[in-house]
Amino acid sequence: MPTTRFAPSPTGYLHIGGLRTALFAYLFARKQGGKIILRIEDTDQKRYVQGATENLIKTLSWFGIEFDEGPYLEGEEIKEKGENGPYFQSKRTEIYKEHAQKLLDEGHAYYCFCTPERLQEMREQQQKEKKPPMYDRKCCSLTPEEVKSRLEAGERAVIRQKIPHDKLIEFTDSIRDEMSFDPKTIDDQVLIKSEGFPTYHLANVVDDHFMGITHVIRGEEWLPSTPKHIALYQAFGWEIPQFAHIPLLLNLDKSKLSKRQGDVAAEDYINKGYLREAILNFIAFLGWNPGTEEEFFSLEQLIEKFDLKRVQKAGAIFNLEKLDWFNGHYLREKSVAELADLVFPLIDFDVKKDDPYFLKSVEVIQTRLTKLEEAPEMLRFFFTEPSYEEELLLNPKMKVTKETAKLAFQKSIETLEKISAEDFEDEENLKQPLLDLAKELELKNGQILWPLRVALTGEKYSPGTFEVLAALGKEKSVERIQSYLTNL
RNA sequence: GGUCCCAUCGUCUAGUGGUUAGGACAUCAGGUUUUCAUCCUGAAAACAGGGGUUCAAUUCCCCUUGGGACUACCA
Repeated sequence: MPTTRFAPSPTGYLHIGGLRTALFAYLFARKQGGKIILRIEDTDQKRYVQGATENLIKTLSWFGIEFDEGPYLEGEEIKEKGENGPYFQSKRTEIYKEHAQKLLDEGHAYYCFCTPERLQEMREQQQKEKKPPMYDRKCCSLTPEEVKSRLEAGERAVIRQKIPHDKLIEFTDSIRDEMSFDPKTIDDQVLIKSEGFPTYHLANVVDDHFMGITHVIRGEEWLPSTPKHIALYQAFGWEIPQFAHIPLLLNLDKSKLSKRQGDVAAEDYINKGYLREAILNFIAFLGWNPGTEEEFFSLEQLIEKFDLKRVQKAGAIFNLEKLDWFNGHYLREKSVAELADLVFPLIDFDVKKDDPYFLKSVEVIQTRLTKLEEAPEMLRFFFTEPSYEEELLLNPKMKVTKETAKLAFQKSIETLEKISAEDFEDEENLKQPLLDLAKELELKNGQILWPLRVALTGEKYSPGTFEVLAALGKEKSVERIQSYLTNL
């Protein structure tokens, strides 16, 4: 069965690029009828962040990315499911040590006693000589006796992989096809750190093997270390999984997407009020497309259409403009009730969730929303009285002067008063009377409608006069116009 | 510096040995009887350069250029 995995390290939040990798792996697994495993790569205790794993799980599941095996949340408690656990690398140190020993025994690895200082110096020297910085294999030639005695003396040591230099390392990447590397350019990677923890390279290969991973779908940044992993599989005599290195997400300047140049945490986008369907659709299309001109895809539809063969080779700039557009689209697809549910938690003024007036106000702003976070500001005028602003009111472009405004206010109050409160709720009943009024007064529509809109909303930009009138209702509308009139 | 990867409108991309090089976002213009937005219509906008191969290259090959990743006892 095709089995893949998402293996983040718990550094605090879910990187948006990580989310896309997870999505692609998930889509692949579901499409193939295979499995996807969540594994936590927490072998670097220096980078341990409290609550990061919980956060990772929550965020992934918010997006609807579900795992067949691995850690999950039951209430606030982290549990694990599946037969190939544990799924935290920190709980698997014995397995790694055991396998490192195997490598040692079979001559595929060696102890290294070099100090960080020596390593540093060596690299600096190599840089100076314009040589590639690589471990010089000093400790590779130590005799077993020497190793034994230094170990027994308690000297700090790491275990290094011994890359066989005699044959080319080749593999076929699902996205990039044939890849080959000259082994002499590949560094003898540290496998076990001096404190006994494995590095990514060892843990990753060992886990992928024992967890039955058939397809490794990961970011392109791993491409250069893949030959090290291949060498490890070969040293163990294990079957090599299929690799698929997906292109990077880029900053505007084409560098790897980073914190410095904007938000990189998936949570940031959730908090800004991007919808899950918009984020998913957007990131799926960064580096992949179905080959048709359709552009809106639900998670289900993505699963149906996804194919690694159609994943792009080049990196994709993470361009928010398109995300905004997707988000606007999905926002407009929501029912008013759904949208109200999403907006309600963000409201900082006094509103009742099921108040018809609130629902109405949400309906009015729906086509104007691109992100949920904008909703409270857009909604505010419905719930707080606008203040008088002469500068906004007297719009030269609309040919609104004090005189026309005064006239517009007086006469429209009269006109509106004639409409029943019930009829008032349908904007269709409002249009004709006000338009007729304009004609009667020999004013342009804008000379009536602009001042009214300003009096009603107090905003430079807002929904249309009729919409607002109907939404506010007769009483509030007339009251607001009246109050503006008294200011003139 | 070394290894590796990549290269179609500003951006995300489709595409083929012979196409008016298609779509979407963004931009601009117009329309939808007030602003903003939605919606509709239209415009502008790309095959990095140089060599080959070929009757024919955007497409295949090579080089150059440009960009990027990696180069830790991080992942």
